Amino acid sequence: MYADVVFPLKLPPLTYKVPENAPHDLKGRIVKAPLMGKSHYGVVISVTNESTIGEKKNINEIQSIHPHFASESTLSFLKWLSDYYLTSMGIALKSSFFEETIKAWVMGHGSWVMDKAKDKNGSVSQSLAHCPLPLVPSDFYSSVKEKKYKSFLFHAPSISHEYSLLNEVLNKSRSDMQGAIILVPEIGQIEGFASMLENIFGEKVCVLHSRLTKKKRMDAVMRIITRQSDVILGTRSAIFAPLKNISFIAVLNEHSPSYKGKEGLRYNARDAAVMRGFIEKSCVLLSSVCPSIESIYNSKIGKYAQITSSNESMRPKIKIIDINKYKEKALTISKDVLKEAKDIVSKGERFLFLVNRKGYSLIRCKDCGHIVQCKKCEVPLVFYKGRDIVRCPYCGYEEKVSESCEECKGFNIKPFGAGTERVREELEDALKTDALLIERAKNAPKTISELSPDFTSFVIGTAYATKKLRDEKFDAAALFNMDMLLSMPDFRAYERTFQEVTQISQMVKPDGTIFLQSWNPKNKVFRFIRNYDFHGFYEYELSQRKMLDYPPFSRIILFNIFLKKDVQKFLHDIQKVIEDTNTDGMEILGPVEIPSALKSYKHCIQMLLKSKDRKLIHNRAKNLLGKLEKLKGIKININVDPLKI
DNA sequence: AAGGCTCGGCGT
DNA sequence: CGCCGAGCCTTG
Repeated sequence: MYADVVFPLKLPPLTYKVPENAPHDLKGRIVKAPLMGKSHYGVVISVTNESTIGEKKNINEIQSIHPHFASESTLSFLKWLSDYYLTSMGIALKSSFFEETIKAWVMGHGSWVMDKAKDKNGSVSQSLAHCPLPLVPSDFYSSVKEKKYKSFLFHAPSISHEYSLLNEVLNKSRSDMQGAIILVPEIGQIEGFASMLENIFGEKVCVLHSRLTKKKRMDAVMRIITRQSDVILGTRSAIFAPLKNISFIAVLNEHSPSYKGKEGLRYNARDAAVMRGFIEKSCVLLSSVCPSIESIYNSKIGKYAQITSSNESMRPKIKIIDINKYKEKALTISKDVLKEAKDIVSKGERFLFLVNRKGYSLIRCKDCGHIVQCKKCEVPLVFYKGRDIVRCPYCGYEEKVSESCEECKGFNIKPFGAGTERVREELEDALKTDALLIERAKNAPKTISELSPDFTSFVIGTAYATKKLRDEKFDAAALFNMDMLLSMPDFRAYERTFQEVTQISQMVKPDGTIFLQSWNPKNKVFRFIRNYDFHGFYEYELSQRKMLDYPPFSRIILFNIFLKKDVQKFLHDIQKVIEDTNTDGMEILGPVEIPSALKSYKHCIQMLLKSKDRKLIHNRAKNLLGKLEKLKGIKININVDPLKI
């Protein structure tokens, strides 16, 4: 008898001899087996009578056999992850808290320690406005109770609705619930949900995210394995919680780009949640105030059932400000916004200014239009007025502001565009009052009142501020540099913009106002945004995606190939590999050289595969990857379903 | 992951 | 010409 064993390494499954006295149910068990002279822990994924690699080789024997790690469904999930994200099962196992499990087990000297009561960190119970809840279809509860797979998409009118619906369905199906995973995109959102879950499930709740210390993570894994905890609340990695028997999975804020893994296994936790739910036969709830185009599409084609809300909640008014009419004035903040700002101060209310750039501004030559850039990173340098320097937001390179334009040698170089500092300067000049700048800092306080004890009307920040101040309510908000958002070289730029404005509308009181400043106010997207016309936007966006053959009408896999030298030679080699590979039914864009994001590799070659057929593109990509991996001196990074191109 | 091995840079 | 270290290759 032979067993295929997966180790938490970038390795394919390896075959070992099964010892005579081995138990019958070897599949899914933890085993210790020799590898490169040392013994390593791994998981048995299959048992066969005959070796697939022939008798000639000396096949090592499994050294010791331990408890089960993976059920049949865990193994299917690992297999799906490695197939779908084009990586080894070992890497999928590594992401699945396998090493924590082993450590917990070794530390318990061969058993899992039933440990002490969980440390309680006095959770704040969230005061919540009562929301009229949508009708939850009856098959939702039967899906939980009878363990039948079904996915639901809830397009929530507000964050409170999203929160209340989860609270409602958990309360109603608590007695039928066997195990649950609740995902939120950001670590900062965990706290608020922890109190709700603890109210319902008490000690059974356990938190799991990447910033837990090693020990705390191990404790959490131990609690999950021993089933002291079976309600797991966490960020994207929590979808891999080693929990057996799951009857419910929730993905809150399902549209969030944070669900996409950035390194190692580049999974999308929302998609993985749906697949895990399918494999484990559980109920999956996706919810968002602004769902992704893909998820809405999936609900329209019947893949997900819709939960619709009849009551539209009141939302702040959105005003699009055409800043072309203020051309002659060099101010960033328009007259309309300033007027409102004055009003807000006089009423003792609060105004949020969101600027998607730190520092003061960029530097541009008024004569030739040249923008000062970082030589290495090819991104604009940011001007910090106080220190009179420009700084690269990417690599940190700094230099004094030069007197003349490096392109045309003219002397007409001026600050261009707006950063947080410039907005603050203009505000303080115009209204003679202080403005509070929210900046990233260690141990930064969570609320405005903690941040500044004296009341300030004006709060200025970047996207970071929207995360930090998620639960604050403002009377007005203004967004600058809207055009930058809209002109991102990414097919999801409009979708992102719509989502961002929707998200920010949640931070403004329903009778408040949101100002969007744009050079291009006629952009079609603004018409939809202004009226919160999600449906209209969806139809428009879908028609664009269809025309250009983008997701959800096609599948995309991005190859990034990193190398140190000989770019031309590699471009040639890669081209040759492509020519020798079957590419029928698939479109290949590139290969082209792009700036490298890695320190130790100077160059990066990018290639994009696109196809209507999911199976086909995966097979072709796997094939291509196999051939490319034979080339030397390179590092390949594969991104299946990339969010940004 | 980690030990063995190859290759290339550099110093004598 | 030889030594040393970085990075590649292999693992059942």
